[in-house]
Amino acid sequence: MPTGYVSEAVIRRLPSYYRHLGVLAREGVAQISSQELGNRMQLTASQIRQDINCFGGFGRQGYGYHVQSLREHIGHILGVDQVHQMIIVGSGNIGRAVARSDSFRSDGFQTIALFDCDPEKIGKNVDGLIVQDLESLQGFLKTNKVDIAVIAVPLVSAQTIVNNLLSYGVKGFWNFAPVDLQLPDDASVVNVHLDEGLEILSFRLLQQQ
Amino acid sequence: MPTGYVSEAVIRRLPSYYRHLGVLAREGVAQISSQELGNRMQLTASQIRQDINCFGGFGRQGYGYHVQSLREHIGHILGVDQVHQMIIVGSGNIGRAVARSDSFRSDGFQTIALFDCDPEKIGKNVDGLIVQDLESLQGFLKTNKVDIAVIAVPLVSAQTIVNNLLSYGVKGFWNFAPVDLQLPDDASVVNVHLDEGLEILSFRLLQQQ
DNA sequence: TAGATTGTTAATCGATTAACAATC
DNA sequence: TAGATTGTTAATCGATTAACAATC
Repeated sequence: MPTGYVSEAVIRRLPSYYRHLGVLAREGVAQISSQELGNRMQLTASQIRQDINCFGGFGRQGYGYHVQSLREHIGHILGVDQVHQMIIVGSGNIGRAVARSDSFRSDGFQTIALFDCDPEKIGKNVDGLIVQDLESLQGFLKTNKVDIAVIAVPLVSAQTIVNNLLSYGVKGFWNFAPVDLQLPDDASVVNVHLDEGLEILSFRLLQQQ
Repeated sequence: MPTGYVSEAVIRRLPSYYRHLGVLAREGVAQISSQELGNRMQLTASQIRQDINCFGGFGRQGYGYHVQSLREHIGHILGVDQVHQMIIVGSGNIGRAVARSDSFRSDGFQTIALFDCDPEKIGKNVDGLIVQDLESLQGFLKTNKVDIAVIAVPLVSAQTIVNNLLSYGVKGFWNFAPVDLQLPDDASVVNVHLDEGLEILSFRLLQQQ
């Protein structure tokens, strides 16, 4: 294991730490022990200490963790204290829902453009953004820095569009299409396979009968 | 480990098997070995054989797996060959996107009602469903069998609504609110914490620089 | 100081991978 | 039959939990 390596398991828990610490901060809680935080998050105290210590000794013996400063540390580790410029490709149900959602803005994710290839949709206003013709995507990428592309297009066109985006230097993909995108090592994807979640729910319901 | 126990890790991969086998079937592939399937799914052949054997010996030595019948087996294990009646609570961006999405229908997930408490939204038609007053939810639950409730309401009201649904026998929850719902042992939840995915993407982009 | 709680090492547990006999 | 590939047992690897000395 390389030094400074953080396992996938830990990474997946980071947003949950960030969220719980946010709730605690809003409740006015100043300090918390790994034991108490574990109770809230349904994790063992041991695991919490191990997780947090992947990034440094943010606690103090005999005291615990300072809620606000731990939250800021984790926010910084996640990078949500930075601005991320985001475009949405596909103005269907999902694309529009993401465009209209303002819950991401507080974390610094800014949607700067929305594209579609359907003439019916091009020119429409979605929460202040005008849907642009997919044909104009390349021109847009030449003059704008895009950190993250939201892939909200049908299955069949997803990889082609991603290849195009990759060639213009886009490195982050939030993929809603039910396909495993092929990406170079220096690009990242997070998949949101909605139907898979529903299938797992179906499985669990069946198991419990 | 109890007999017949299937680990979380395996369960999470089941929908991916189901999807890949669906693609293979559509491509007209009749048979596949664990080796070939592993190449496609980025898993080892060994893991694929272990996973599938949690549910029974669906393969044949010297031949591999019959694509169509393995797909049907896994679909049956997931329960997607059954009809699931679903209601959506919350007619915001997410609730409406789920209501309009027809990609779930092929798996037997049928949206039968949509609720909201906002007078502006009540009565509106969303893809053939009339948004009903949240006040009428209890009456609806008395006369309709609901397998799954989609929780697409703001954070603060999520747990209250879930408690209400639980008291009327709803056992499955597809939760889009950024909160860990408290549920009894005989109920199940699948969380879709969209902002957490975006935060993980932000983390990965930061790591790669 | 005494009590509490961390940071960290060691032990355990579970999941993945490798190996190979069984068999189509 | 010979070759291929499964089902399954054993070995390895990694993640979680337990324990405890360090220290606030």
